Amino acid sequence: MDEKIAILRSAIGRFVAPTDQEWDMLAPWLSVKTIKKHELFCREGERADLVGFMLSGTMRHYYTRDGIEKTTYFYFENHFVSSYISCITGQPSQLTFEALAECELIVFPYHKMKQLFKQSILWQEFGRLIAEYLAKGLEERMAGLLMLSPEERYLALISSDKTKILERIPQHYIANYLGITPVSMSRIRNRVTKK
Amino acid sequence: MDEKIAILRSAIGRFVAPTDQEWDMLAPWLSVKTIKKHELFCREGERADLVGFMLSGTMRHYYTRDGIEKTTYFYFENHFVSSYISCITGQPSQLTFEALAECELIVFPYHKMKQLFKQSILWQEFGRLIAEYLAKGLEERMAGLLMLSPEERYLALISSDKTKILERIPQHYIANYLGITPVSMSRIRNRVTKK
DNA sequence: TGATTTTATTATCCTTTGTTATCGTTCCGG
DNA sequence: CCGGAACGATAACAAAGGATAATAAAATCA
Repeated sequence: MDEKIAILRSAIGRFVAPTDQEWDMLAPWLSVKTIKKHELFCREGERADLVGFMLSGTMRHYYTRDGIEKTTYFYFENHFVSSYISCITGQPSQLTFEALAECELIVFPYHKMKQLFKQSILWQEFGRLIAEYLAKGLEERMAGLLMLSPEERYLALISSDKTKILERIPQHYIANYLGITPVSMSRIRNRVTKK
Repeated sequence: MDEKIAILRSAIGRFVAPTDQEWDMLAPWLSVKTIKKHELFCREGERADLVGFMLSGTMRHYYTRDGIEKTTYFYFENHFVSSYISCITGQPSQLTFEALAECELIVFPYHKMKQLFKQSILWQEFGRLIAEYLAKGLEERMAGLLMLSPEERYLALISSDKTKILERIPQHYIANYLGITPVSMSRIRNRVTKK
């Protein structure tokens, strides 16, 4: 347990450097949670109030439209996972989070986090930096969608895949992620490998 | 001047409620700036350090790729405008901001803002809420790009255009914003109005 | 005002993607 | 270990968007 906490602490350290005292404000609310393959971390329509940190496993999140799932993001070990927009707005989540492989998480309730924001400028700063990090990632992703063709997006993904998406995620989910259909992605792969 | 400041203060009030004392931390760094039509607020390749609040006017921002401008956002009176990602990362801006109509802004340097973050939990919270607001908007926009067809995106825009984009922005910029070509957008308009 | 530039529409042609269906293969649960 | 479901590749066809060019309308500005 302690070493799991240590991993989280180091991940938080990428954003802020809490003192022991500040850390003790957070620690009581942490718990470990396991999610089996195909189980859900968060369900569409429900208000989310859980932020997780992935110790291991794989997760995807998807929107549902006309009964069709559109997968738009993947999560791996050592990263935070949450229906963050739902947490911050208090609105029902538009997203469903599903484990693609068994996940071990450290979780804490966002409403407790909000209390920390009020109590401590360090945790308030942490909240800011997390939101900025999120915004930065979304901005980059959106620029790719607006500026690049599907084929270019695929090429960009394979040439910068630090997160092992291609090895660990079924192709039809990746196609969703790139904003194209699985069939089209298969064609692109065919086209690209022949060059 | 004072009434301009009052407008900004009310806009900030949508996020936090500064006391007079907290407000005095910010006020010294505020100034009014005018940008004539076709002039730039921020230039690609330069590190941005300016956050603006639009009192009047219209602005767009665009990426440049192979010498082609891709307009991806518009700004109107009563909203904040900034190459925020560049401000928070300190990296050169990927975006250029151009006034489409003469703009009057209240501006303040982001590096001063960062000092306020350190000094005051209220301003730190303001920073968080701004970033969250940005993330929320980007998330929504990205979901649209991934889930909707160009025609659906156009229809979504015209049916929810609170920002007067359609009336005040040339169509070929809007086409960029929707991720399609101007010609394609013209076809969609034709198709849609016949129904 | 008149000339030039910018903007929007339309037509043509071509490429790409979406859709649907088929066919192996792999994966997984009973 | 077997059988059904999930997955990926491929084919055929339809629909849509991209590229280009021509034209018309509108805005800009000297």
